[in-house]
Amino acid sequence: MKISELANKANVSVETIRYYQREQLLDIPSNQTGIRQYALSHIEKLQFIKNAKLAGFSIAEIKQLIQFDSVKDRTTILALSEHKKKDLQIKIQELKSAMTFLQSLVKQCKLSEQPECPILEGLKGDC
Amino acid sequence: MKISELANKANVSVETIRYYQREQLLDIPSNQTGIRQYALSHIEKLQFIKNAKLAGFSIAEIKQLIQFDSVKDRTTILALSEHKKKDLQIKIQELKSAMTFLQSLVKQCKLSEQPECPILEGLKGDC
DNA sequence: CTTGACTCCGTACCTAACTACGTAGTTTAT
DNA sequence: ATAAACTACGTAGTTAGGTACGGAGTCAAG
Repeated sequence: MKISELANKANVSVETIRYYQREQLLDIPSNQTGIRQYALSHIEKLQFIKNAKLAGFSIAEIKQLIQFDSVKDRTTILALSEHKKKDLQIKIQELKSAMTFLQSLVKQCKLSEQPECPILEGLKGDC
Repeated sequence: MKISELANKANVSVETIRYYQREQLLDIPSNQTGIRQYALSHIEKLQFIKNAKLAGFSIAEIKQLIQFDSVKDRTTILALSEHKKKDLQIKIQELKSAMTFLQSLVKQCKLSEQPECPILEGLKGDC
């Protein structure tokens, strides 16, 4: 399988594959002829990367996950995952706060009869 | 007020102030002497920027907000805010999905008696 | 046997929101 | 009056996760 076929099957771009190779998330097969050949295992690894991204892991963290041993490093992996959960929780909370704040401004804007925009005015003072 | 005093009072760095000036979020006072003098209005503008950031607006959007007229542009400002609310909602949903996915993996990991880490294994297949 | 499509590789570019650096000028304290 | 501290300004670097480009090599079809 050549790189473009791998890209198609894994539904990522060729450039993304090359980026993952540079970041050492994906091994580079040796090339006898000048054109590198890819195997099923590469599709699987790309699927792993996509899933890990969906779970919120960064490229650097995925690189770690790949290097871990599924049996020996269970506690480490669990700890990393719990930590990532906390990060996600914090980010969700931050966004929710932004939402609440913005929502209150929008609500004021819809109710207010004054000529000045309550959103703009509401952003002026101390919050 | 010199720039470092403004920075202290607004609780941002001097470099950040200069960045906002470059991005035209903050006007640059004319300098008679070579050293620019800042006024209370600059503290207020920085407060506005900080509040708008808290509400989820980007620097580019804040630049727009600043240029709007509080009376004439009410509908535009409201529309922009509603759109931003949707963006926030989408991001929150994405992060919540990541959380849910990760939580299910963590849970499996805690319950499982197998030697292989269910988190790592769970990231392998199709999701 | 040459054209076109693909591949390899290194390097540069992209966005966002800063942050840091270097040089030159200015102000303040001693 | 001179050194330390501060200011102005332009430019470059940072992080994350890619995306794009350009030149050289390779391969299959006609």
